[in-house]
Amino acid sequence: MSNPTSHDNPTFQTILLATEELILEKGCRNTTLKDIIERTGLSKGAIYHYVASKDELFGLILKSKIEQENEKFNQIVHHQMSGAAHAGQFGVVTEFFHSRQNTNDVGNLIFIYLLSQDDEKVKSILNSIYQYSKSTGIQWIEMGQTNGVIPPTIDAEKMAALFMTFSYGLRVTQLLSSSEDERIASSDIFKLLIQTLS
Amino acid sequence: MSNPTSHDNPTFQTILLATEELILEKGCRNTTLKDIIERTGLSKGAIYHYVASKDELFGLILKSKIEQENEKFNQIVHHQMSGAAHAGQFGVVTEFFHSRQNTNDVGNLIFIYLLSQDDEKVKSILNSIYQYSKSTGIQWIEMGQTNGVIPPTIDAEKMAALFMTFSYGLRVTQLLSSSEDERIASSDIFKLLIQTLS
DNA sequence: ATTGACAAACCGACGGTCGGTTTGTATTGT
DNA sequence: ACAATACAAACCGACCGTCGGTTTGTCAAT
Repeated sequence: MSNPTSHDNPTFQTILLATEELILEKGCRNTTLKDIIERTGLSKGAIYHYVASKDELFGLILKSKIEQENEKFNQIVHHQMSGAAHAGQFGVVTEFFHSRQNTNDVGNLIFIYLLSQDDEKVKSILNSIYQYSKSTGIQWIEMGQTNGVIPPTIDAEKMAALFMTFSYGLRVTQLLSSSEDERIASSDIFKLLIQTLS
Repeated sequence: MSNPTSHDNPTFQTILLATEELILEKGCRNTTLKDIIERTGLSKGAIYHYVASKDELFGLILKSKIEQENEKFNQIVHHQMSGAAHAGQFGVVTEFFHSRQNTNDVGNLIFIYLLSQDDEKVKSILNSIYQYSKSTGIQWIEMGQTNGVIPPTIDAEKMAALFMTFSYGLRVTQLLSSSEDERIASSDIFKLLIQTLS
């Protein structure tokens, strides 16, 4: 189907980078193959040599963005969990969502783009990402419970699902809010959630 | 631009109904003008006589769906607020989200479709819907505060924004979860949110 | 004669396909 | 040691069907 070469192929990286740039400049829907061809200097055939479809290309970028987020999160987790002082109850979770909020816009754009595909295959990919993120969330909630940071009465799975749902909601509201003020406001909202949970 | 006739024009209603059906059957992205033409038996010119663009057509359906939701919600509010017994703290809000969750799938599909447009005009419409829903939410939270159902210490605006964000997140997760079980699970998650808030 | 309500032909742009060409890289014969 | 051969990977660009949208035409009602 695709992936004929290794993923760190320089030409392929050029395509990915150009597409990511274009998405940030023009948005998902307005980024066409012609744009990508012009920016990379490659041909249509070259692009379809590395990728089976435009959707797959966008999907690959989403995947890498999600992985970047998770990596960033893991760093925060390990830093906070090993640290002596805690920012308060749910401090780790707070940091995670804060970092997620300030994440690159590409993630949000492609997230919504893929959601609109109405394609079972794409949705299953998104669903697996959701499941993975949730299972990771469960792990740190349980970690927090063993450390005494989070009350043991809380159902870790449900709480993780709650945070995931809220995280997705934040993605949407951030995409809707254009001004910087509104983004700050959405940050406040999350703080309120943390406060009421603490 | 559009709306040359009254909105209850039978031909126009036929177009709206057929489009809504198709969206439910095939999803937003796979519903083309050709499909709508074939189902209605009309021509392309006829559709563009009533509507300026495909996006406007989809947007009109979204708008009516949102209005249906709000109407349904208002009924619940007035029923609960006037009733003697309350289902508990935030009972009204709980009911609202429950009703919203069981809402027709068309709303979710078009919601995501419009989000993916990267169009400022479309986004401003969605944003105005968000603002309206939030302001309505503020009203019932304040109502609940005067009635003593909701603690007066809560910032009504932030709390309303929190619920809106969560509501949008639910839309996304429901769209991602295909099985019935997962939908029920997302309902549980909301109950957890209510519990922790109470 | 003008206008509203449609039909039908038409347009450019899009994503995707396909046959063909170039480039790189082993493998072989001498 | 060095061509010659073989073959696959990388790449090109003309071509296709379909899409959303536009323009022109028709015809009954006013």
